[in-house]
Amino acid sequence: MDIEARPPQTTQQYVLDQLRRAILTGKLAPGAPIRQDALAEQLGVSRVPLREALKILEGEGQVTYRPRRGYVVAELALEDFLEVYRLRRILEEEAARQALDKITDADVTRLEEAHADVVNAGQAGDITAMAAANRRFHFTLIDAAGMPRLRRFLSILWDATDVYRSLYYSEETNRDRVDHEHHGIIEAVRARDADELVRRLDEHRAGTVSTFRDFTAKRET
Amino acid sequence: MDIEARPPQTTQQYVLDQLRRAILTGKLAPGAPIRQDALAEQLGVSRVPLREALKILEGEGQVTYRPRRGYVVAELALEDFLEVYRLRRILEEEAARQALDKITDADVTRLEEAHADVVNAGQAGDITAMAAANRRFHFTLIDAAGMPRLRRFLSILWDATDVYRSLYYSEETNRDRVDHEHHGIIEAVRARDADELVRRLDEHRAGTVSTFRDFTAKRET
DNA sequence: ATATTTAATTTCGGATCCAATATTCTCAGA
DNA sequence: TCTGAGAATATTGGATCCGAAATTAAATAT
Repeated sequence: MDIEARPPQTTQQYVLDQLRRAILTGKLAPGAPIRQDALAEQLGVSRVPLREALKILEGEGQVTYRPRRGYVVAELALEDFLEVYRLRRILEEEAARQALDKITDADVTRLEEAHADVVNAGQAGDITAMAAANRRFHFTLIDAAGMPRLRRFLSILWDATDVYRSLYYSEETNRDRVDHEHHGIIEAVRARDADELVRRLDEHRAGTVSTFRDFTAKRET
Repeated sequence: MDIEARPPQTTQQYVLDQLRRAILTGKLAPGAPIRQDALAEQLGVSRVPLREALKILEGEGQVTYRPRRGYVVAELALEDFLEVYRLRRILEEEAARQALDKITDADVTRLEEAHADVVNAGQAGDITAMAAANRRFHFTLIDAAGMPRLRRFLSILWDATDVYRSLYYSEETNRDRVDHEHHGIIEAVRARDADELVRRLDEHRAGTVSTFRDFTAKRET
């Protein structure tokens, strides 16, 4: 687990963390305008660090910005969701292939540990912890590729759909499925079988898309 | 040519433009720390819009940031350069394939116009204008794909190596080569031949890498 | 009642100021 | 001459304040 021992070094980092959390939990809903004054006061900071944090989120596409109009929490249409997953498919394939060339036994151990955390959190019903562990799992592989820009792009893509992944995990049948699929991924990594790994990753991603369709369909009504 | 009729809507945009230009022209050299006070005064603005512009550049990887230490213009090692081109290869293939499905005759016309601008600027020896027109050429194709995140990623990757592309164009033989290769690209687009287009684009990219190697080798000494 | 103009209010963008941290410089001691 | 402690300086991060633009509300005319 990540331990947040002391408050972040700078206020902007603190604000950034809080904003991410607020977006993830829906406290800042998609489409909602961000009132800097109110939000800054609520966080107990001035608007300066808030605005710098928002600039970061803008760069990641988490919020949209129009000069003199301010920031709005980004909305994700089905089209956008599909783009994110299409790009993930392409970039994660590259990451997986590069990673297999370089991956160490220590990395594989970390992969297994992260997976164990996913399962434990899942059984405890702690969706947030499960999402965090799941991310560690996948980014252990991505990090092994040793491509910082690729890593950053994937990080942005993951962030964009964080909300819906949590939704996906909230169903128990999906949690079982994740468990099973992670096993397959670990096996493919152990065997250093790139094609198999890519296939497993594709299969693993497929589940989430239908959850998004259901969710937005429900939202429409 | 882009006409900068009136100053940008906001000061941060003005500052952002200036910073990009300064990095591109080497007035802000890689590895050089950015002194906010001095730079802000030089631009005739306060530090607030400067800092917001720097946050954007940080997100794009153009500058690096360490809390309480400030911003430094990013340096590009050979390894980084190769990563950028590897990612461009992957993402531009996707963009090209998607674009061919959707591209209109008007897009093709714009492609030809952009190419004409490249040639004209090249003959006039205006490297900056040539680089701008070249970018318009390639992003006409990328835009046709209609994938905003893909577009943004590619924009970041292009920005990261802008300097070296200008270097590449400064040699006349390279300019001729670009002319010829752009023709091939336009032909492939006209024929809606995706595989051929991807092959042409790969070939087109290949040239720049050696320029980078030469440049850094010279810099080492 | 609706549309349009005008006034009031909200909100944003930027400048200035101050505190906290990093860096540089000075000087004593080994 | 080199090293380390401490002071002086430089630089960043954040708060507050103000002007400008956008939004909302009110008032007038159609």
